[in-house]
Amino acid sequence: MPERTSKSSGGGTRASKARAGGTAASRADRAAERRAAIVQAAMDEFIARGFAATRLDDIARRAGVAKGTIYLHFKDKESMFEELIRTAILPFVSRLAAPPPPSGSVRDMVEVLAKMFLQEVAGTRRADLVRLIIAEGPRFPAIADFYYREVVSRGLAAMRGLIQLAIARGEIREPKLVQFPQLMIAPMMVAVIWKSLFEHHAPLDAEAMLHTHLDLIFGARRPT
Amino acid sequence: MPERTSKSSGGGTRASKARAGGTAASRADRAAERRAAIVQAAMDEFIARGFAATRLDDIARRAGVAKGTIYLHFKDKESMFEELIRTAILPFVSRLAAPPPPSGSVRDMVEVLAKMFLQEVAGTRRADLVRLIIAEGPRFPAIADFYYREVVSRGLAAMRGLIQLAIARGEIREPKLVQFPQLMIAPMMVAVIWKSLFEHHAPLDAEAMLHTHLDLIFGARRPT
Amino acid sequence: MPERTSKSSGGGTRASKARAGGTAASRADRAAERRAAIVQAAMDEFIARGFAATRLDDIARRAGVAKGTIYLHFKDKESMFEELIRTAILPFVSRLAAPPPPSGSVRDMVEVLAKMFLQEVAGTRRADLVRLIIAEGPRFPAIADFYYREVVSRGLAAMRGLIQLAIARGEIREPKLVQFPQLMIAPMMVAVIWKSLFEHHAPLDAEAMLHTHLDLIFGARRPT
Amino acid sequence: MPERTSKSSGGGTRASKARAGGTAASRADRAAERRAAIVQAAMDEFIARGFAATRLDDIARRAGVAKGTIYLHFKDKESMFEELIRTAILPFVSRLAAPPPPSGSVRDMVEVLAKMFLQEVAGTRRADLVRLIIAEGPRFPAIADFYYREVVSRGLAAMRGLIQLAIARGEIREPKLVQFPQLMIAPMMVAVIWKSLFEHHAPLDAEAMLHTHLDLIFGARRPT
DNA sequence: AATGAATGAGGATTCATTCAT
DNA sequence: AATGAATGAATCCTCATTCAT
Repeated sequence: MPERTSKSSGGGTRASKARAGGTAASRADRAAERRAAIVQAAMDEFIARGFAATRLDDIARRAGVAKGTIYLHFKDKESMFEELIRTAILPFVSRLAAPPPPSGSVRDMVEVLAKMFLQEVAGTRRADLVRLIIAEGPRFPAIADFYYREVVSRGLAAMRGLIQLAIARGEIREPKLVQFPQLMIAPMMVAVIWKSLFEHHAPLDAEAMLHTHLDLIFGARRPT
Repeated sequence: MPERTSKSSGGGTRASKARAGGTAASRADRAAERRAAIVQAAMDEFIARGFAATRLDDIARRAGVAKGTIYLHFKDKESMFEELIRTAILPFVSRLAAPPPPSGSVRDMVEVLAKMFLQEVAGTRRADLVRLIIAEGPRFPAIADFYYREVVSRGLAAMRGLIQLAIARGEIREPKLVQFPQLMIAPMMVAVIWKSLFEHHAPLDAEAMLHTHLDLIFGARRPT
Repeated sequence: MPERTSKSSGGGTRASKARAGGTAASRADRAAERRAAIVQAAMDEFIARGFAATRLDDIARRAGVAKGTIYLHFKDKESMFEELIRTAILPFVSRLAAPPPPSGSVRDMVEVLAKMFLQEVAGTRRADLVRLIIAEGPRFPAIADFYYREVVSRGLAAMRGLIQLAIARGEIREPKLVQFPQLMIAPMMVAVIWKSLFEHHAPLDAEAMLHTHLDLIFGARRPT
Repeated sequence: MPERTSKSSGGGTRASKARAGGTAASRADRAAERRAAIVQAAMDEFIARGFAATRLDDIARRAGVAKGTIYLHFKDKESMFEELIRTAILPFVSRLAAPPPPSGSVRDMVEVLAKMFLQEVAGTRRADLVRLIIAEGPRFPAIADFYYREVVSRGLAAMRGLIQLAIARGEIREPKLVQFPQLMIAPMMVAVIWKSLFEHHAPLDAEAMLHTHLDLIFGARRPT
């Protein structure tokens, strides 16, 4: 949360000079709160309207700050957007970097991961974040690059590792799958997009779909 | 083809009177050409910048017409956008309605369809059209609705039919697949998005991925 | 009706050359009809919206001609407006120039005139014409000038003549009235404006008001 | 007085907090000044050109503010116009509501009122305001309504009261005048319109006309 | 640090006028 | 003579950004 990015460096120092003791740090704290509120509001607005159609006015109002305040934290609309997306993506990066869940079968490991993804992304505001990245990617190469580097490539690499393991263990028979870890993830992408666009046309049981998908890859479970 | 939609009414009638022979129809023809130029230019700009960031000025310049001319063909930016998307989607609708290719195995039929899709969508400007729909869908429910109704639901229905046939013939073993025709299509979606966003990071051999995917579903071909 | 003003001079000549005999003059006739239609339509629109807010498109549509046709008859919007107003005012000019109704008492003469005015102006579209002149006068000095010269000054002169006659005959006692013929006309102006603006708030019996007004000037009639 | 109407909300609150002493209120004051400048400039432009032909650009330039500033005070051109007219009319409303001048004869009372009106309206910019209302009334029913309700109906009611009093006192003999208080006011209307349109054709001595008019109604003064 | 009034470039839309047919 | 598609200047309005307080 702290990663103060754009401007706003020495502020705290000066504040501490001015006050000396007591309710110290409250200035900096309040600034951090404000920043968080802006980030939150901006994310909501960007998701709801896209980059170009989002008005800083609306962000400010939603965040409960004045328009000018935004410029104390971000250089301009564009860099706010880029920074925002990055900030929102980061939690996932750390999740991906986390130690793999030491489950029994690879299928179980994949299933746990995928369910977590579905629960925490599909059907939540984060699904729209993915949509936002897809939507604005071409106009914000920096974001597409970041997303590819930090999320996609890592995610696929991790998935490829699991596939290799599964093949080694005999859980997966199709060896070519190693070259296309995207196949493992494809249904999740579809689920995310579906929830964003078509859920009210026809609800999708993403988890059931996931199971079917895993059955295709790992072979159907034998109901002992 | 000109499906004159918004404004610009009469003209045609009178023009047809005027014709009768020779290089006739030139008036109406040129109008149709201009319209086509606008449509083309608008599609390019919308794909490149999204709805909100696209300037009618740029569309006009690119189409080689004056700004006002656009308004002879479209009511406003918004309806131009919606109409454009619809127009661009229509060819697919007719394709989907076309008689299914009477191939031997279902797998072959699916493979032919999928390759056609990859060739004509993934890697072409049409991939960006799909991206555009994903991007602007929530802000243009009419478009999302249209797309769902005309393309998604029909495509899935067709796919479901093929799956049922394949199951009946024993080509597919997993019966639950009938409930999730999306699984059949998921890799294509991923390919389309990938080409739009990440192709220059890491090229994707969509056809090879497709084969692998089909092997998972239909079982790997036995190299006799 | 013929007073072809702006352009369109030799048209008839050329037409007669082209045809020779038969349904001759039909071209010119049709042109005259069109012109009349345009004049009529333009007057309606100008009255309804004022000069600036009136669109030539609407005039053309209402007149049933193409927009370009208007320019065959008028140089531009402005001169069309000026010419129109003039044309519409002319009938009044001739009326004012007409021999005064040879009635018995001056009061009767004034009353006849005033009633005619009320019937033919107040409560009709012509009332709005007066309003239009009041409204656009300052921006079209040519029109204000014309109106003053042709209608106001003449009307006041005529009225002054009647007042003098009435004073000479002893029908009117107040000699200063000669200097303010406007006083004779004032209630009519008020009636015209009232009908245009406030009639639906509170209907005004203009004729009864007129009688009261004349009673003030000529003395109440003795109901013998 | 600033009756902040359309947009521009909060600000004031915070400003008052900030003040406390000295050259305080400067922020809010300057805003009020700007608003006044805009109102003044807008009134001038609207009077000079009418609603449709007035450009916000010109208003801004004349007021010495940027175009956007106008929109901090008014929602759009139309509501600016309506609000402006209302604001300009209000002083009259309060005047009309003021206690009637307790003069001797009713004639004197009417004369005082009428002279005041002539001095403060006819011949001033306010005459053009009346003209503007006549001109734009039909296109701005809200304005016509307001004007009728606040000015016309009240003014006529007041006049009717005076007429009744005069009749009771025997100053006026014509009893029907009670039904047409408009007759009392008609010359003033004519004077106002005359000043706007024809003053440079033929100057009008409105006061002398008024006297003549009052002589007609109250009977000529006997030059003792 | 925070505010929000002010700015003015920018963009959608309209409409008088032209001109090839 | 008549048409109406095409033009593009003109105009309203928005909104990112600045800056005095």
